[in-house]
Amino acid sequence: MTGALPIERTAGAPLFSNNKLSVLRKHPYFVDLEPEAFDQLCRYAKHVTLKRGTTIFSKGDPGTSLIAVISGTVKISISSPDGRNAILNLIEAGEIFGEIALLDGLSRTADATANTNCELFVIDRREFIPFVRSQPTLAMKFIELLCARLRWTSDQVEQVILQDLPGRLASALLRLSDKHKPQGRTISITQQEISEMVGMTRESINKQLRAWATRGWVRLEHGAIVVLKPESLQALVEAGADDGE
Amino acid sequence: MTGALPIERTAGAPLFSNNKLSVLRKHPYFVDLEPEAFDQLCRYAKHVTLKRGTTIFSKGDPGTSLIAVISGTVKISISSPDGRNAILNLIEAGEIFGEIALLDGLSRTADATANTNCELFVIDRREFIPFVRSQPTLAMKFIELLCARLRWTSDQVEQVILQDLPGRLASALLRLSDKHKPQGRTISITQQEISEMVGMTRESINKQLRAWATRGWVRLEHGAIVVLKPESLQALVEAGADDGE
DNA sequence: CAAGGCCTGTGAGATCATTCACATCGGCCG
DNA sequence: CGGCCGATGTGAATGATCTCACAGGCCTTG
Repeated sequence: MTGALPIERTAGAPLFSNNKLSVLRKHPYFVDLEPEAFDQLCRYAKHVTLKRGTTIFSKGDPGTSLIAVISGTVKISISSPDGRNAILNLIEAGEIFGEIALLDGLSRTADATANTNCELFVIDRREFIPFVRSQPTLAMKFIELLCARLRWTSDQVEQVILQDLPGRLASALLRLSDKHKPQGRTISITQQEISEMVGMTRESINKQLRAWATRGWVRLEHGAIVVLKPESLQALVEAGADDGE
Repeated sequence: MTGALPIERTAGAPLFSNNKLSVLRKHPYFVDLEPEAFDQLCRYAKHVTLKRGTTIFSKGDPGTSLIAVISGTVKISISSPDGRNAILNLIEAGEIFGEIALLDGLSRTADATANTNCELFVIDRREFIPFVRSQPTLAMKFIELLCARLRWTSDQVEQVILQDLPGRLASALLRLSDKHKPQGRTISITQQEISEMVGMTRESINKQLRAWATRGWVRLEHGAIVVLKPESLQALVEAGADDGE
C-alpha cells in the first residue's frame, strides 16, 4: 500500500454513522463477505450527498471507484454529438454501479448523473483487482452482477433492433414495473425519460401511451405511469409488430 | 462429484490430439492457469465438428457448457416472432462464448449457430461455479471477459439508439475491422450479415455502401468489404447524423 | 458446363416515426 | 394568489427506412 491514499478519511472520524454502513453491510453483494474483508473495502469509502442533476462521472473518465446508492436514483446515460441522448439504466437505492471501469481498469462507458437528490457511498480503490482476487466470494458476486447487467443490456439490444415503437415501449414498461414491484404497478418516470430509455421521441411515446390509456391498459398520471394490464402488453411483445388493434 | 458424468469421454481415448488441446492451453483465458486446474477443466471437454448452419444452442435453453471456437466462426443471434433476426456477435477462432448462462445458471440469452463449418471444444460443467470459485485466476479472467462483452454490448445499444443508418454502419465497419486487424482492412462478411448486425435492411445497407464505394471510402468485394478510409468513417460517427455529403 | 442458390445491385411506392408548432395542465415559489 | 416552468397532449408536414419486385453476377455442385 502506498503512503498517499486516493481519498483520505476525515481524520479521527468514526467509519460513518453505523446505520448508513449497515445498509451497505446488508446489501446482497456484501452480506456473505467476511467482516474483515468488508472493513477493508470500506476503508476507502466516502459518503456523499448530491443534488439532482449533478454529474457523478462522464463517459471516458478513468474509473477507480464503485458507487452504491443509499437513497435516490442515478441515471446512466450516453449522448451523441448532436444533442440526442439515451438512458441506459436507472440505478435505484440499494443497487451499485460503476463496476465495469473499476474491474477492467479502462474508462467509463457512460455518463452517470444524479436523477434525484441522492446519497451515495463512493468506494475508491485503485488496487481493486488484487483485492477482488483475494476474495473469492466477492469475485463471484461480481461475476453474478456482470452477468445480470449483460442480460439487461442484451435485452435492450434485442428490443431496440427487433421491435417497433409499441413493442419497445411495452417491454420497457414491463421491465420497469418488475423493478418497481414493491410500489405495485406504478412507475415513477416522466414520459421524457421513458422516451430516452427506448430511444424514440417523447411525442411518439405520448401518442402510444394515450392510445393504451383509452383502451384501459395503462393509466397516466403526472410523472408516473400505472400499468393496468401487463398481460396485454406482454402479449403484444410476444406477438411481434402490432400495436394490439 | 457424482457418479454420472454429464458428458462422458470416449472410453480409453487419449485427451484429444495434443495439438488441438494446445490451442486451448495457449488461449489467453487459460494460459495463466495452473496445469492441474487446466486438466480438471478439460476433463469434461468434448471436441466436435459442425457443418455450417448447425444450431449449437437456442435462446431459453438451460446452459451448462462453455464453448471454445477452434476454427470457423459462430453466430450469436436472436430472432423475433415475425421472422426478423439480429446478429449480436460473431465469434471467431480463438474466442470463447456461452459463458453467461454457465456462470449464472440461468438460460441462454440468444441462439448460437455455426456460421461456417467449424470445430469447437465444448466444456460441459454443471458444477462450474464452485470450480471458478476455487480458481481466482480463472475468476478474474471471466470478470475481464464479461467486462469486455458488456462494453461491446453497450456500444451496440449506443449506436442503435443514437445513430442513423450511415452512423451505425460506419461504426459497425470500424468495430469489425478492429477485430480483423491481422487481415488488414478486409472484413469477410456478406451484406446480409452486416445488415442483421446493425438492424437495418440489406437493401438500405447496400445503397449506403455503394455511395461510399463511389466516394472511395470502401471497396466492395464478393462476400467482403475493404475499408479504405477508416478516418472518414470515424469522422462521420463523431460528427453525428450526416452521411458525409 | 449447366443449373441453381446465395450474394449483390436498384427503383418506386408505402409506412412509420420525427420535427415543428402549438395548447393545456400541474405544482412550486415568491 | 399570480407567474413560471416542466410535463403532457395533439396535428400537419417531412423524411428516413422498409417493402416489394426484379436483374445480374459469382460460386459451388452434380
